[in-house]
Amino acid sequence: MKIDPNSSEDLSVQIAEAIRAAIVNGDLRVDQRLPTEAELGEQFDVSRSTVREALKRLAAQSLIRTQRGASGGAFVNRLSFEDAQGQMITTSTLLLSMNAVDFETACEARYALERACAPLAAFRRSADHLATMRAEIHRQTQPGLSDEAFCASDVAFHRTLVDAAGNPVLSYQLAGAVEAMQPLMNMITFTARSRERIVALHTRIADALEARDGAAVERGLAELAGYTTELGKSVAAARAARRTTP
Amino acid sequence: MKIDPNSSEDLSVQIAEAIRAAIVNGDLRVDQRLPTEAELGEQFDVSRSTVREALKRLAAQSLIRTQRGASGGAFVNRLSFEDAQGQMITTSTLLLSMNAVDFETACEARYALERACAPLAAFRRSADHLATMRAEIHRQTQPGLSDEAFCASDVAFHRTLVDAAGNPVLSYQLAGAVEAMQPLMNMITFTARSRERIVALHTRIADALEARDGAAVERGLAELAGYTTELGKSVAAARAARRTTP
DNA sequence: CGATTTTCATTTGTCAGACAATTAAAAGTC
DNA sequence: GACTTTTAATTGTCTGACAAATGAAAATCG
Repeated sequence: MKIDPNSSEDLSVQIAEAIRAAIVNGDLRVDQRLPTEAELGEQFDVSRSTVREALKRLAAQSLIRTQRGASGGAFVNRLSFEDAQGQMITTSTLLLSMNAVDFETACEARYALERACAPLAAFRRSADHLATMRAEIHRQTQPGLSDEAFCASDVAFHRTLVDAAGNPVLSYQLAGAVEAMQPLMNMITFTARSRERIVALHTRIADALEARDGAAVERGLAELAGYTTELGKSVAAARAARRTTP
Repeated sequence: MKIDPNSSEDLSVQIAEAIRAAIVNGDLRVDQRLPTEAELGEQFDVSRSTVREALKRLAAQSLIRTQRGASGGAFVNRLSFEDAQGQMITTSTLLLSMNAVDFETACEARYALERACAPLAAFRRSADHLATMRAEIHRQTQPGLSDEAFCASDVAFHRTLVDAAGNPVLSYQLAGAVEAMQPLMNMITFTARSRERIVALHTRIADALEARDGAAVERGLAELAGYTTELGKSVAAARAARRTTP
């Protein structure tokens, strides 16, 4: 763990990287306690504030956690799927909101991912998964349901589909894509007609899953993907028109 | 933007969250300059050090960048795919190295993702993509190639396959999965026999892509997935045996 | 006047020292 | 032995200072 005081990089960045490297290559193990801030300052020959800024950088990435008090300190964090998923969601949301990626691209990625889950889900789905999906479909047919609630149910439905695949890596990757699309998705389910169509496709997918027919699940998803993209396009077009002639 | 000095959360965390929220909901736009650290300190009624720790947290997530000097300061960052991919890779690497996810799960996710790309890649692949893949296959047949070099070429092959799908979201998601698996992948390509088999499957996949036959690409990937999982298992078993009887 | 150099004000990066808040362990008390 | 108090260790926050970078304004020169 060495740093160069004459580098163009900030000291706190260098220190954060040194500690991260130590974690990644195994010199620091999960739940192991780091030296105190004062000790780190001595080791790296910097002040405590600089060490603290480095630790905050690592904490922001869930690499460490800190605890006050005697026998407190900074500990190497075991990165959980929840943490990773949280990071994924914030990153994806920003990517979409800053227009680095458009709705069509996100939509395509989302359904490609779900499609990848289809055969696994068909094979591994439990009765529980199926029951959850049926319940969500039923909720989606309620007439008084708000757009937000419909959309939340839609997310829950798809999330269950992915969870049924039994692969947490896929689950957390999809979570980012879905969550980021949420705001725009809210806008494209506002007519009763599109809801009807979506519910019909959801039912088809659930039926296919019940029959453990992966190929049929894929076909249902493909159709849903096409429909969603279409709706997204028309909403975007309407928006653009409103902007030019307000 | 308000914070609660009596909350159990650290002040720097609260401030970081307040600023992040302002960025996400659009109050702060891309490339917009934040107030100076001193001004932020006044606004939130905290010291400059606390503000700085909050800003470091945001910088660690690439949400802001800072610049010294007159007319310097902190600016809202436009999150790029490269930044997002970098975060994805570090996160995935940690997930795997900390055993929150095992090789089999990562492997399954990886090939599911590639499989999702198959139809898109078959449709959109350019002559360039194909040429790159052929070149990598040719490199993989060189007898003197080191394991690391073979593996790097393998990664390049698959990366091209995904890039051919023309969806940057899928590309950056896969990058994390592949990169994280790299160390173990290095260990499972050490016999000439397995290389032969892998090259044969790569050729099959490239042929299918050339013929724009998405289904055939999927079949090739499925077989490769099965073979890789199998190799991974045997390597893991050999490792375990070595550990019990050293 | 135009181009170049110098000065200067602004802002972040780093440092030093202090105190508050928290917490686990040690010491004391019944 | 169970409970309470004290204590020491550690992070969280504050204050004030100086260094380093940097763009803009001022001064200088041809």
